[in-house]
Amino acid sequence: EVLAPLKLRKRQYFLQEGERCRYFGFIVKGAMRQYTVDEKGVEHIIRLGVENWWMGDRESWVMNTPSAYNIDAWEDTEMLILTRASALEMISKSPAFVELTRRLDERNNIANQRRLTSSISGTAEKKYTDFLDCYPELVGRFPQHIIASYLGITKDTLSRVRRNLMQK
Amino acid sequence: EVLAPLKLRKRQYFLQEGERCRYFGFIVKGAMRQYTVDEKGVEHIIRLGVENWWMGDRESWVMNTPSAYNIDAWEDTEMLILTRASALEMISKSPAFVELTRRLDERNNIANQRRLTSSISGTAEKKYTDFLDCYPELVGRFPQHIIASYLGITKDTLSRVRRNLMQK
DNA sequence: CCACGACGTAGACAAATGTCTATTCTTTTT
DNA sequence: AAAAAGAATAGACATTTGTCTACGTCGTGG
Repeated sequence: EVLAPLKLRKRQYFLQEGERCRYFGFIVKGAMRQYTVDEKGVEHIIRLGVENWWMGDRESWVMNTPSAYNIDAWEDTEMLILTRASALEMISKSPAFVELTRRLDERNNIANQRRLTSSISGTAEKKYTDFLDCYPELVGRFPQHIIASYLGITKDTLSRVRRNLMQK
Repeated sequence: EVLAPLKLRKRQYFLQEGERCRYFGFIVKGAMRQYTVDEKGVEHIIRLGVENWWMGDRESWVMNTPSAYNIDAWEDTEMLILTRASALEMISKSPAFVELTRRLDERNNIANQRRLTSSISGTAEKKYTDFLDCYPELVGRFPQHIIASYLGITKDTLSRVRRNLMQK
């Protein structure tokens, strides 16, 4: 009824740039990424997700505008998806649902704040060690060039950072 | 009752690192900044605010933990402040308040997402032009070294970027 | 009015990061 | 099993950005 199951295979899109984001999806099993592609064809990962995380483009979902992002599956993934209409209906009918989403938003805000702080404050090494502290569950699920992109550095720089960390 | 007025003079703290954030404040008039200070004593601006913006450390406020941030007034500022207790009371009593905060959180999330995307995707010049597009109301309210810090670059680099932009 | 501090700019140099190519090792596909 | 693609690393080199010092302007407080 409210949540519908959806299976995606590796590399399959959940959302493509230019589409409107009609669903928010909860990852039951699998791993996903959200990213933009610049003029040169380079992907910039802005979000990664694994089990128990929600994926979707909030801006497109809320404003009903074309999305600037792509979201696809990095592993075969099982989701539960929620439409905007269902969400608004739930919001109007269920105080518990409102409370739930409020907490999710709060957590999301806090996580974004932390990431932003790390992103503007430090060196590549700092960003990587912050990432290891903060998201150990993501390490190993994605290859290094994906994580590098998530951190806003190149895979070569990440490789150097790791080499330096080894020697300590 | 719910919102209490508070006046701050330039350089006066609204929140200091280590304190718990007991209030969220709405800026009626003035300009403020939120920042960390690293081991070397360098300030890293993570948020700026002017009229009609809310200021506070969400993580400390929600979790009731010591804050990692400082918030102070950059101009003489008038605020309306809200305690966590009042907010929770309002949340339990007023659906309209819940709806209001939900929308604020949504917008906040969207803004953070955009800033993050800009922060990891581009050069110093791109970050600055994105900033000009996105927050024209902040330009002129803060000196360049503050804006540079907000963008995660040095004042020298920002000065170079501006010089290059002039010549086009 | 003067002195001082804050601010912006500039240039020289250093350090960090990006770019590119090559190599090796997996993993996947056929 | 062979071939192809993906992933990680390395080194050489280019570019960007940071660091430091100096200088000029401006506004503010004494």
